[in-house]
Amino acid sequence: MAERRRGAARSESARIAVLETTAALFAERGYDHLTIEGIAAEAGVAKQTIYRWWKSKSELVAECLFEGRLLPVDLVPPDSGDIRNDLTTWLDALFRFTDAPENGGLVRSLVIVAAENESVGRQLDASLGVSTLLTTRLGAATKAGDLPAGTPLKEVVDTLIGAVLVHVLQRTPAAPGAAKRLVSLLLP
Amino acid sequence: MAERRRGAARSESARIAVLETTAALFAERGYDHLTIEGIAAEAGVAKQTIYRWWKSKSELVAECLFEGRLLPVDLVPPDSGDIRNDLTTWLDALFRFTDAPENGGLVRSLVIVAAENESVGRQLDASLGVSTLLTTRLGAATKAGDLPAGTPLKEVVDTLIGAVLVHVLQRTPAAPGAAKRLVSLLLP
Amino acid sequence: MAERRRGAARSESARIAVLETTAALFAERGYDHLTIEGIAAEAGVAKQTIYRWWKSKSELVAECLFEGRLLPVDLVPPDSGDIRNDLTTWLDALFRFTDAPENGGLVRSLVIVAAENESVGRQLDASLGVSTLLTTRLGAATKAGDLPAGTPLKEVVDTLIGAVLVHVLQRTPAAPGAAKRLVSLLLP
Amino acid sequence: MAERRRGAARSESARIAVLETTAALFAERGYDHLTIEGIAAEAGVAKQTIYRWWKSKSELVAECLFEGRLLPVDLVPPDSGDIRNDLTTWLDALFRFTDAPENGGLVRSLVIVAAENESVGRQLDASLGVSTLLTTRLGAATKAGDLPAGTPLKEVVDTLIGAVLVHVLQRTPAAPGAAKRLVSLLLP
DNA sequence: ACTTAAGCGAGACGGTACGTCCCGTCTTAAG
DNA sequence: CTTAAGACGGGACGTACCGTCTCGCTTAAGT
Repeated sequence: MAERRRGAARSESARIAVLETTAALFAERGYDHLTIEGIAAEAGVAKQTIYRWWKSKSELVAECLFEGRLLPVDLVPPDSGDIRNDLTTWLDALFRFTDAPENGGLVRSLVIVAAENESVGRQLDASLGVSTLLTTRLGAATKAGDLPAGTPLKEVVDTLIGAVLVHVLQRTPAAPGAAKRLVSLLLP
Repeated sequence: MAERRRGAARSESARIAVLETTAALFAERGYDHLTIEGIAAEAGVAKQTIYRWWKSKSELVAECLFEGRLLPVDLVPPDSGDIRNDLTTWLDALFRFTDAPENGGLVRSLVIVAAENESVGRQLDASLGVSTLLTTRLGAATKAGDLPAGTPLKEVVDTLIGAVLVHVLQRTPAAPGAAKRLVSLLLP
Repeated sequence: MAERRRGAARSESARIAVLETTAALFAERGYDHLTIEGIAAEAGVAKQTIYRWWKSKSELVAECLFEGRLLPVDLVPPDSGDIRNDLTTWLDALFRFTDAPENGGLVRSLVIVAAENESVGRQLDASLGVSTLLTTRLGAATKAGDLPAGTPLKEVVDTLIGAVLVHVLQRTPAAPGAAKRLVSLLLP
Repeated sequence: MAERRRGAARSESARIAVLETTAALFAERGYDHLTIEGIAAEAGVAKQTIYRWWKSKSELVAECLFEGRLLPVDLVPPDSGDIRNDLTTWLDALFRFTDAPENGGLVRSLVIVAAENESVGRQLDASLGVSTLLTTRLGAATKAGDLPAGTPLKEVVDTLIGAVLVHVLQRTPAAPGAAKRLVSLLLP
């Protein structure tokens, strides 16, 4: 059994307050106007409490992201049995989310975090909800004959995410039908 | 004739010194360790001279980028006559450039700038050298029958750029043959 | 005849504009919030025009002072024949002027100028209107027997000025009758 | 009992370092070449530490003055029993101090501070060492018959201080015997 | 129960950089 | 040769946060 060291245990309420405040301020002001000092003040927490448990601002945001506190939408791809349809639906939802003006800044901030924080970068796909899809559905679809053997699904998904990011960075709304067109091309 | 307003003209030497220093420090230390104060000191220029002509750090970097001072490689796609080959060559060069460890950070910094600065975001493709390709070769290739009419080449190129960005953010080197495979899929 | 050197003559209108603006801003904002740049802008004059003709801010203010543009009151002592009465009247006017809240700051600013600028310091008494009194009336009064021979009138006047300065610096209004009392003591 | 608020206590060593440095730089360079930045650097202290505890440069100097760090001489008037003698001695010391060329600038700087900072102005007399004299010796001397009842000693002292200030501002050394002459006149 | 170690809110501290103001000098075009 | 305009290198301003530290208090395990 794990030896609990002496002293007061970590305060869960402080942890929650910090993460909630971080998520709120991130959405409100963007990553680069986020300050540890501001979070501490707003969360009613001492700065030291933040520094004790998180190494950096980006790690703090990463934890928010991985706990699903940053992206308000449900980005898990559906499972209709038809993987092309599912991907299209998911990609389309992603396009529509990022094209909403109030979300563009949030996603761009997220891109900054991914660029600054390695673990956020590495888990970009998980953050956008396609991990299960990759690990569980690929085999099934291949076995069912939906996809030819050797389909680089990971590569396909990354490319779709890339398309979304480019639209976000270019501040250009996705063309109608773009989701379907892209999926059709990548999974012929 | 243009009326030159009175007073001393803008110092071109100061402008050059600032841009060169910015590019050097950007490559050396990354965007977020870049400071106006540091640039001014290193360039032998007063801070006010920077603030007089550039609104923000990102605008400064943007100007460097658009003047070709940031990306050392020659990213202009070749013109062999075969647009698929040309795209593959260009994309492969891009992959190889970003996969080099000393360049990954630079490109991630560039992504941050694109996220912070609208004009950099909007001109992502130009920055990566594919503007001409889009504006001049698309028509020619279509006329020659290389591409079916209605090929959304802009969309294709954006998707390729997106694939590069995702690899950069995920810190994953591109798989061998990825460039060729992607181009083949997107321009069947 | 004086050799006029070639080229444009000094612009009298610029000189006037500068001095008027200086006096206005000095009274309005105090000496330490006075800036050459602000004067130039407000006077519609180039900074260089100021620097060409005045060595420093304090010299500029000095010129205002010596031209009587700073102190709005008429501080010249009267000449009733009775030197004690005249001094009392003058000192009383000085006390009343400096005790007015809107003038206190102005006089304190003037003290600062006197402390910074040697020529203003040296001509403190002239600025406060007692030069003639010292140079012309002393002899007359002595001859008339109003003052005993050897009366150190310069010393007396300086002491009176000193009393005023101390009240100004202490932000204490002068006691009623202080002028008369002081003059009586110093010129028994 | 005094409620000590939480958080680290104010650092006394930082406070001392700041005041000592301020006094040193003030004496060395004068009030207007004194900069917060320079003090902070020289004292090995962060600028914010200064701004946290002092509102302005003049307040900083004021604290130095009230702690006796600015004026190196012992300006306390003696107590020989004869108040006229004591005043003369004190005034003479003051004249001699201010007439020394290395001290003139210091005292003129002090005048500037008195003009800028209300509390320094109000406590001019205390700063120059005559507070006790006023509060304790006046009554005693009056009782002993040394001074006629109703002697406005405060006014007398202010006038003496004023005489000193005028000499300082005029850059004129005091005439020999001036101290004795003035005291004799003011306290006949 | 007492000690001891850790967590916590608060906040002072040495620093770095910010963006602004103003300095005094220099450059340009007009008169 | 003066002037208005204004760019320039420089220095200081006062502010915002950084990440570390110290304080007095609370909490909980070990003795």
